Amino acid sequence: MSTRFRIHDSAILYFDAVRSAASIRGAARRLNVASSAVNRQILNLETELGTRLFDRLPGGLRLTAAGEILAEHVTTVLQDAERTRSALDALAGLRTGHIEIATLEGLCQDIVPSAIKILGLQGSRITVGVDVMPTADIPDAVAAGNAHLGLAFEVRPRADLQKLASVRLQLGVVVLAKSPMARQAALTLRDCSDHQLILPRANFANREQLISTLSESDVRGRMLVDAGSITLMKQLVLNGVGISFMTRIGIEDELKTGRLVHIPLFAGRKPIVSELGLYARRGSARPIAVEAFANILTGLMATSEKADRARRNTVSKRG
Amino acid sequence: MSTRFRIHDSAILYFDAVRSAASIRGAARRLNVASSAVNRQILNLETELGTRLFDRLPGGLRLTAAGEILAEHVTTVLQDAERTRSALDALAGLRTGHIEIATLEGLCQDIVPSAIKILGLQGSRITVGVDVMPTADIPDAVAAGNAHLGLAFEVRPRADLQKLASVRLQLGVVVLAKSPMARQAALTLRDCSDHQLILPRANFANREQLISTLSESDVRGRMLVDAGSITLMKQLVLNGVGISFMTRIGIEDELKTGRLVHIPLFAGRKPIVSELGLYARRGSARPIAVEAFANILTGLMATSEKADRARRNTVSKRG
DNA sequence: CGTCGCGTTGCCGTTTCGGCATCAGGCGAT
DNA sequence: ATCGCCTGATGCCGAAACGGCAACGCGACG
Repeated sequence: MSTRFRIHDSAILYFDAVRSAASIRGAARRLNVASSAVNRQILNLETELGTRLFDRLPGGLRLTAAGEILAEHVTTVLQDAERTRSALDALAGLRTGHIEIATLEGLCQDIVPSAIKILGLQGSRITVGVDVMPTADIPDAVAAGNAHLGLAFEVRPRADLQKLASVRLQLGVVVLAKSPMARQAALTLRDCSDHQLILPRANFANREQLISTLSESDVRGRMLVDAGSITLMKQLVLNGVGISFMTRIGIEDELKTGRLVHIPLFAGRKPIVSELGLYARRGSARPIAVEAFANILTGLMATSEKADRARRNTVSKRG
Repeated sequence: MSTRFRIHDSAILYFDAVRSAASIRGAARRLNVASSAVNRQILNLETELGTRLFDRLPGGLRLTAAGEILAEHVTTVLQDAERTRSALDALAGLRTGHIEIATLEGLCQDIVPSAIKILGLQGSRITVGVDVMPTADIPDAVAAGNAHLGLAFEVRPRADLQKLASVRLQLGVVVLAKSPMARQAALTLRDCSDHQLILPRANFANREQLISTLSESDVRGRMLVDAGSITLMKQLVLNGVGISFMTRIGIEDELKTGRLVHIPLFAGRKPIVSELGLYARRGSARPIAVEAFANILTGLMATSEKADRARRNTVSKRG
């Protein structure tokens, strides 16, 4: 997670690098030092603490139980060091820091870039890193300290994660504007029987929500594409290949220009909603830049939800 | 706060020592190193961070605003290091650690020693330090990291403190068992007009509670001793010098043996109660030994409150 | 005015650290 | 089995950092 200030002993920096690289030589490459130096620091740590911190297995290292304990400490220390660094810079009148966020591809369409734009990087020393990964990996990335923030759908509560904000967004059917279905105000899954389905892949959170209401037999034969990308799903719909299920996240532009239509999906009388949440590591205070970015994201999420609710209301009126 | 394991750079240890000693040479003496070594580390830190951390004023050093920020980080790191240390020891099957508690003299009569006894130090490597100080200093000691736990009356809520437990205890009049007042079930301050008063000194939290219900004119002329010690107050009552006001804390033995009587004090129909709270530094996780000790204290506090309530109930029945 | 304690700085021996070359061992392809 | 390649570990040596000693400048106090 970029450069930190050198208040702390190199041993804990090396330890952290070895942990995340799962390899001494790999960590040494990333740190631009000789592997022997890294190795020695790890060995010193182990003798000082009187415990093995890593299991040496062919092809790399893996944390022992004691290593896990130390890793948590080191992560806490380094994150707090980063926060302290930006606090000191803020005292000197500078806006500095680095924000690392783990999120989904679809959120890079509108919310995340808008937030970065609002943050106003020009003239500051703030840098932003965006890591796109599958839903399931996002909580781990945040908990391990590889990202300050995680933005994802349907994250299960975890003791080591803190939910900073969340909104509930409507799942719906996405069709071409010229499609006859586009005139409907609301749909159930049964209404889609004549169409080819483009479903999110298993590593998408919304997949499970759809499957739970849709029986497997319904899907079989009619599922055309098992898409691992929101962009892919969107493009397939745009090309008339089929219809898809998603929230309005990731297709904001196409909805605005009217090329696509998002029709709320119902299971009986209840709308199917998906929870978009913003998460951080529990317990550790966040650098001011990260806090500011989180606030911006929270605001944008609320705006999205408001737009979603408005949409749902007009639907109710019509239906 | 005793020895820590040397995972971390000596610079932050030196910084912490200088901060608490408010002096470089003083810190050097405590650390058993040359003052020049300490000085150099501080200067290095300042150049690395690009800010002055201490104001050099004749007679010692004082933290600057930047120094305060770094101090908070260092305190967090060192406390978490200590917790990690004990967690690693626990993993190795050892019970180790150090518990530093800041409290009042009166609580050393029964609750604190009972808790230490229950902790069962024999056979373990756990050590306990008890620091007795005025009520007002206890929150600061905990917030600054000089003590893990603080046990005191009527602590005002602070953002950097966390209340782990609290009980409300009855304030009352303490008289000799042979005194005619001893037969009363409840008293108001007016009932005490014929007696010489032994009041807690201004640095005791309960003083303010009494003064707020007692007008200054009531006190003047009848106050005999302005006592800065619970033991002193107790002994004065035992010697027939006057009557005193306090909770049942600190005179448990004398109440049990029947030499003294504690009569609940009322302001009108409302009993006057004082809140005894157990506090820790906000945000930082506590070492397991500290956590265990805090739990024991919490239990004892609850027991005290239960006894106090029972006493109050019997009073209500009689009155 | 001298003295005392303070933080600071130059000098120097010791310790620590990092880079290089090397060794021993596991894995996979040949 | 061999060979190549990767891994972590270990001597060796120059460089950098650290700590101890002595001395300096400065302000406070008597």
